[in-house]
Amino acid sequence: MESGKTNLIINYLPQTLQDEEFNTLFLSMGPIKSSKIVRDRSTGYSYGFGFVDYETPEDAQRAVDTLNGTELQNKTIKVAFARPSGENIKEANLYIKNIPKSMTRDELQALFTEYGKIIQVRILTDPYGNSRGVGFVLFDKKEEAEFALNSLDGIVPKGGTECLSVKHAEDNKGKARAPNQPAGGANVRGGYRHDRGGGMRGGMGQYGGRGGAYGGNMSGYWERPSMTSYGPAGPGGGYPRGGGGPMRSQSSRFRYNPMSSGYSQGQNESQNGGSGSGHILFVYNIGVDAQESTLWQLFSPFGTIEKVNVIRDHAKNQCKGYGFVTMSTYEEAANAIQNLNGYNFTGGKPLQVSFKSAKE
DNA sequence: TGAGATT
Repeated sequence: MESGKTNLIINYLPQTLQDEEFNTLFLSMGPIKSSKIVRDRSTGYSYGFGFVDYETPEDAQRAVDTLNGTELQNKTIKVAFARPSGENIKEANLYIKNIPKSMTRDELQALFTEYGKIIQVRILTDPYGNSRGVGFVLFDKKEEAEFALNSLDGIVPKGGTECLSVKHAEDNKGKARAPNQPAGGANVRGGYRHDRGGGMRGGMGQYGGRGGAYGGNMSGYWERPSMTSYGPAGPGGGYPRGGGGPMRSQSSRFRYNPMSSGYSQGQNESQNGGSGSGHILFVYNIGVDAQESTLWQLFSPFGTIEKVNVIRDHAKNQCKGYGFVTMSTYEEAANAIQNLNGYNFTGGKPLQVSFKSAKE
């Protein structure tokens, strides 16, 4: 697969993150060929990482630039280009024991670095943040890991009294299961997860271009024809109208009982923005530098985001200070209002978050 | 005995 410039690996995903949320977050950067949270086949348990393959290298790069470091629930996700897959990158992970308690992650990395390209180093800690003396070193290649194992297993590191133990990390995949997530539970909600690739990947990628619906849902992959509005690099900068109103009257009416600015749940959906069943929130005082990812970071802790929309002055190439966030359910939207309205996140004016009224 | 970086 020569998708090296478009294929991303996403690490440190929250355990409960759904495929739909995952897909929607990355779709905000542009059209994607496929996205997937890697899960145990039988239990649906998320391994905490996933892949997103964009149609263009530019969108992939932008996703790395803007979504890496995004906080989702209790995690800070990592977004990076995926290495091309192959046998040589498997079994490249080492499990280290008897690491001196005083040794830092950087020192451990320094010890291993001469044996190859290191992808990741981790020292496990107790709840107080103290080293437990065990950790992992992941190399780029199997041979490099082998070299390090043969060279370092049994040595006494500086500052230590015990022999370092270096072994191949065991693969515990398949045993894992989240405590509150029985097999077939919430992870498979919505039916977006399918095992077995279907062997049709050669047929992917013909999606009719930007601005159109992408057809062709593949087994195990996400596809969402209704989502055609992207961020700045999207088709024609396709923001719905929506400017014009709220700027003029940024007075008390937005601060005043945000739960009731002309909104009644379950009714007037068409008034409230048209498409679908989402609940649209108006978000003001997000600052001129706000990005789609800014809204994602703010709102994703409170539920499933269907869409974010930052309103920009395209002449000045900056945000007009407000945007919209569509959440899946009324409860999530209401919860976001309760938690975010009045939140001072820019250091400037506090956020004003309310249900989008008919006027806006 | 140990998290979650290769579908």
